[in-house]
Amino acid sequence: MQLSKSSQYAIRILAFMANHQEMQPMNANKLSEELLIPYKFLTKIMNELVKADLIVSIRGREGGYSFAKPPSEIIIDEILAIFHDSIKDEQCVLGIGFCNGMCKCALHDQWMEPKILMQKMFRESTLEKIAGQGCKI
Amino acid sequence: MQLSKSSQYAIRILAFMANHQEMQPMNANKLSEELLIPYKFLTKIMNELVKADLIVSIRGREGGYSFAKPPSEIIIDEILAIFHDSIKDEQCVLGIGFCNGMCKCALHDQWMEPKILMQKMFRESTLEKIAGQGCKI
DNA sequence: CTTAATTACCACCTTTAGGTAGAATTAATT
DNA sequence: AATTAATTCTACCTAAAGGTGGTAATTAAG
Ligand code: SF4
Ligand code: SF4
Repeated sequence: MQLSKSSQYAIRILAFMANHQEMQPMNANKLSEELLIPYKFLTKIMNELVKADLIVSIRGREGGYSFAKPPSEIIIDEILAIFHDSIKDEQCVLGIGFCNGMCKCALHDQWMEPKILMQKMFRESTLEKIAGQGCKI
Repeated sequence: MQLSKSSQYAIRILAFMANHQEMQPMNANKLSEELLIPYKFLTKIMNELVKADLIVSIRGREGGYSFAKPPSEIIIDEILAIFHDSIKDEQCVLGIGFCNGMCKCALHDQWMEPKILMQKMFRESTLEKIAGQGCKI
């Protein structure tokens, strides 16, 4: 019942970068040390963010990563989607999906509420908002 | 962002059994066929439920599984705990846990609400309530 | 031109979740 | 006592998540 490490790390990385835009491009070593994320795993994740066009990378000396678009335009759910982690509408707490509307289990209605709140949280939060509070996470 | 298969299956199995208490003891073959859960995996799960004292098993011919206590006394969270799936108070959407209260990320407050709803759902639903609606899940 | 600093790529390793196989054990029926 | 229908136990297999290693490619600085 939690996000994958890749998603968690990606959000933290991007939030940190958003909080330190003056340091762009920011290199993998710095990110790895600051956020205590294994270097090799981090570069793998960064590479996926580059392929997904959230980040642009500059190779070679003085290189690193910068945003491909302003953090205010990056939605958390966009990040989760890259790692196949966003919450589908039909996602059910028992792994079944759409039961017949006439015949729902007692968890159905109770599950809707938190599910919608989480979807809302992921779909309506931008990186800028998250980063805003300025704390290293 | 979902329960493990073991937890999902366990809830469905127990709910089905609660809906058919007149058929106790109920054997693994029946459960496997009705709920479309792989037989061998199901027996493994049942065995864990037995060890956790939710279910008692009767071996040999005419054997099967029955409740060790009435479904009205079995809490969903109890089931999740067996499979290390219940939601801890300190569980954080970014996998960090308790950040300093002074310095929380912008997801913190948004996460609290769905988390508490899910904890409530799992901690306050009994099997009897879930089973009540009588639909096979 | 050389070197150092950087990301990209490919292949692998480790752990965990999910699932399977088969023999051992148990108890009612015949 | 043998048969049969059931659970239990031990061990294994497979796929996915999480993580690591080595090297090629790229670029700025000296
Ligand atoms: S009724 Fe229950 S099992 Fe069916 S989709 Fe809703 S939550 Fe899932
Ligand atoms: S502040 Fe953010 S990172 Fe820290 S515990 Fe709360 S949700 Fe997790």
